[in-house]
Amino acid sequence: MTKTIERYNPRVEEPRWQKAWDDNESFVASDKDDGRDTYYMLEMFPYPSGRIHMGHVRNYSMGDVLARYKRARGFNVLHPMGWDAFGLPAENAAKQTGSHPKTWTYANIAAMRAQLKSMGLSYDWTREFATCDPEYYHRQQELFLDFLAAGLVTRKSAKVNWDPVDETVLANEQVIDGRGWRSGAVVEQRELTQWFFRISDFSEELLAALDTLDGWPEKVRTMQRNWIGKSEGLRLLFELMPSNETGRTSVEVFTTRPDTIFGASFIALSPDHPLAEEIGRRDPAVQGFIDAFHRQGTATETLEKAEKEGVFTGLMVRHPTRPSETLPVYVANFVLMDYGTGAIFGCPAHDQRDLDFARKYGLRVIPVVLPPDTDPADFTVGADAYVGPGTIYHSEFLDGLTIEAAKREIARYFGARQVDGAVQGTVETNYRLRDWGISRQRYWGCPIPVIHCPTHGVVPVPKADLPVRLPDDVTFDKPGNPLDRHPTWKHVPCPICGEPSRRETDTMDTFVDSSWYFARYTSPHASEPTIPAIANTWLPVDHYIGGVEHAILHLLYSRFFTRAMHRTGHLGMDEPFKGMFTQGMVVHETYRDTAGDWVLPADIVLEGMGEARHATLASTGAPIEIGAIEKMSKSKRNVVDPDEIVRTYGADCARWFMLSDSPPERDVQWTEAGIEGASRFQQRVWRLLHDTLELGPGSEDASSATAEIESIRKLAHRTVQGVADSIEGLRFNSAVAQIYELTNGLSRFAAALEATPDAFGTAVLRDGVERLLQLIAPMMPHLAETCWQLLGKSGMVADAGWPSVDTALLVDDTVVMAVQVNGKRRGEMTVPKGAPVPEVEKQALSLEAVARMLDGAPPRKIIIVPDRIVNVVV
RNA sequence: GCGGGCGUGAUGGAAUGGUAGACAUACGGGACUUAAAAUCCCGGGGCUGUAAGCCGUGUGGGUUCAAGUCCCACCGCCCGCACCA
Repeated sequence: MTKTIERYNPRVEEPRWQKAWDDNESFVASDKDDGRDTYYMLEMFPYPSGRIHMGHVRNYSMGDVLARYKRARGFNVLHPMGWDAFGLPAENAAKQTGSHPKTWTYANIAAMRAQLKSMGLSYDWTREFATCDPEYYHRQQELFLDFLAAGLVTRKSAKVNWDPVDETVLANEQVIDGRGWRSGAVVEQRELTQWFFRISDFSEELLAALDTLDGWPEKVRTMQRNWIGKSEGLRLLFELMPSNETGRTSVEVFTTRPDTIFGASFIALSPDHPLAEEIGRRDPAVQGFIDAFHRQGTATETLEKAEKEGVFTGLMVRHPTRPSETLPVYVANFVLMDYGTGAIFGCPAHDQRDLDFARKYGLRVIPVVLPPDTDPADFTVGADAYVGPGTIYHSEFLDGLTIEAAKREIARYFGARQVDGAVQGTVETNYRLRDWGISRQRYWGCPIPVIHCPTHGVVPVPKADLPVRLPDDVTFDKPGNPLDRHPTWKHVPCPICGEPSRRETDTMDTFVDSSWYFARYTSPHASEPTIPAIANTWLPVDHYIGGVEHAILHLLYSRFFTRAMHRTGHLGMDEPFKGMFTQGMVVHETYRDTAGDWVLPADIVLEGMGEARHATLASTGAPIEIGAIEKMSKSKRNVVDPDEIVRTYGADCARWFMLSDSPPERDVQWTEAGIEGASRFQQRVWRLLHDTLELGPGSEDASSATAEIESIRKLAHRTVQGVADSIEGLRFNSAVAQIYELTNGLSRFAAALEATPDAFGTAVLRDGVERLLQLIAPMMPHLAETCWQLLGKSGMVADAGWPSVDTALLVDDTVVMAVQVNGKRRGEMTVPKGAPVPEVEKQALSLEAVARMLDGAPPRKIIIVPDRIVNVVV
């Protein structure tokens, strides 16, 4: 076709349709039961850092495809968006630029909202909120009080990382080589009284329910399983020999290998163990060891590589199964205080750490597990501990038992004995999962709604007095918590007695905010946290999409919160997310100039290919070194600004490219060629539409139908089916490929009709294009709307539903069967579908290639998979 | 160390145990054009001049009429957790 048409202009069309959807309230979810099934589509809400990045574009494009698709399939879809708006960056900005965290945050939200709107995402914006809205944190405070009343919250003393310069608690991630990440001060371990959510009460439940979450990636479930870290073992008392000055008579250890008790050769305490601290006070050598341990502190790097070291305490314990023997008690650097009891018994022969320790301090190594089919005389433990299966030996009454049987036997044995008037051994399940400490000494977070009264202790703020609002008049010029040094805010009367009291000045961890926002979306403006009747119709979220970096904490906290809200009557289910998906990152090449500084992709020019590929700085022509492909990050400057892409190519192209190139769980590399390809496709659809319009409406009279016309009809119907299957399976790249095939087919067909007009063919083309637009609509919604309108369809494609599929067109009456000889393809043949086996066999044997391979001999065997393949075995 | 995942053309990737390389990108050739862009058509895993054929999904074995796909062993890469007793 030689006529020229104007190019499709996304800059004009996209804002037009965004306004139309808005005016039409196309994506406002209905809380009324209108007979449609509900579908809750959610993407992880962003932190309002100021700009959206390509990772957001990818995440939200995927979510939008599903939301629009499900809506087309007749679901009542809830697809909300909001802002995870509390957090430290706002306070840092306040310190650096003097702008108030609130001003900074809301300005960022406004900017990012405009960016998201320019992408044409099908959000129900009427449900938008920010977690820093008093309306939101009011309800969060209500939840806190309900949790408190239900015994789900506790206040206890805990060791925390304390930055003495900034006067704040630091998360483990913020301590680098034992120093505060911002102040550089040596971090102290401080014992502080903190608020905790009792998530560890739910350890078993949270673990067990993972098995029911079959809509989650196995990887995420595994990560959560490991994080919860269940292990079953024995809590065991060792009797301290009387000659000690501590006044204690026993030491308690936890072990998962009680079957190796006869191999025990020492006891080791954590440096943080109360008994170790007690001995340290009298014994300078022990205290020196503990101090040295603390100086190494939290730097994970050094912890990993640290040699097993310890110091003898002078104490001895009685061997629990060999009463005439004693074992030395050490303080050792590899024993953790916050797991088990903070003390272990060492069995060097069957634990590598214990073995390393024993070799260093000359302790006994007594093998008690004999590997299968091994002669006891041949078995020795050298540099490697034996941790495999085997038979117990050197163990008196356990001899000959398997490990599992020995565990049961020894548990029974210790269960019947006493030390200190207590049962010596108790079967116990231990979890790594610790309670969730939520106290933060920060301003920009949700205030914890309690008051400390000298008489009544901790008093909850009465619900009528909520919300406890953050004061606006705060300063950030000094270190520490602005709430704490505010002149008046914390001075309040006790709600019970009216005496002068102190308001809690800690705020909640921002993970609390994101642990229930998905529930709040169901009634975002209700005067209670949720309206259970409504929340229960929407939840659990049908599909949740976000980054794998939240696979543990955010998802685990949300699962806990859902259970806690269930117990306190705010929700009617235990699991928040039925389907869950973690998308891959957006990566890009990195570029550096001759000085080694990172350079933005937008500032360079790329030329050549392969070996000859090189880059220069656009402004000066200076050479640029092309570096590794890495996750887009500000620090490496390998970022592409979504705004720039939307301005240049339009939102549809950005969305299309993000969906088309890689499977969604894998990383996708942003390339100029890729976005160009999307843009080319967009114009191709546009031209196809105009070619179709040019040909006119055609005729429904099928009497002139040809095989070619039929094959186009089939292609269209099959693609509808295939794209639906692909979208349901989140194989967006595969859906895109099928749409390409349909577009190619229709374009060629349009060209053929131009050359040889055919009225029925024209009608089939038009029908195919109509279907194509509906398939494209979830991905390139603006383009689809414009074309839909030009095609003369009434209403919007967003409301048009999903195209029907004539299942009769999905099956062929003939099939092409591959013919193999000895499993190698030698030819193919066309047979009627469902052709009888003898027919197929005869035809296959008559193929020239087959006859040649047979060379006159009869085939040994012929395998026929009907309508699929023939394999002749010679 | 433990756990999870991945390895397919020049590149991203496709393939319910049944024709490996769909689709796209890059590239080469052609058409159109004064020319370029855009667009359209053709080509393409390797070896062999062509054809027939042989080889080919990280490596080596195995199961099967048939293996990218299942099993075993190994190599490499990525991610997560990590002194959890």
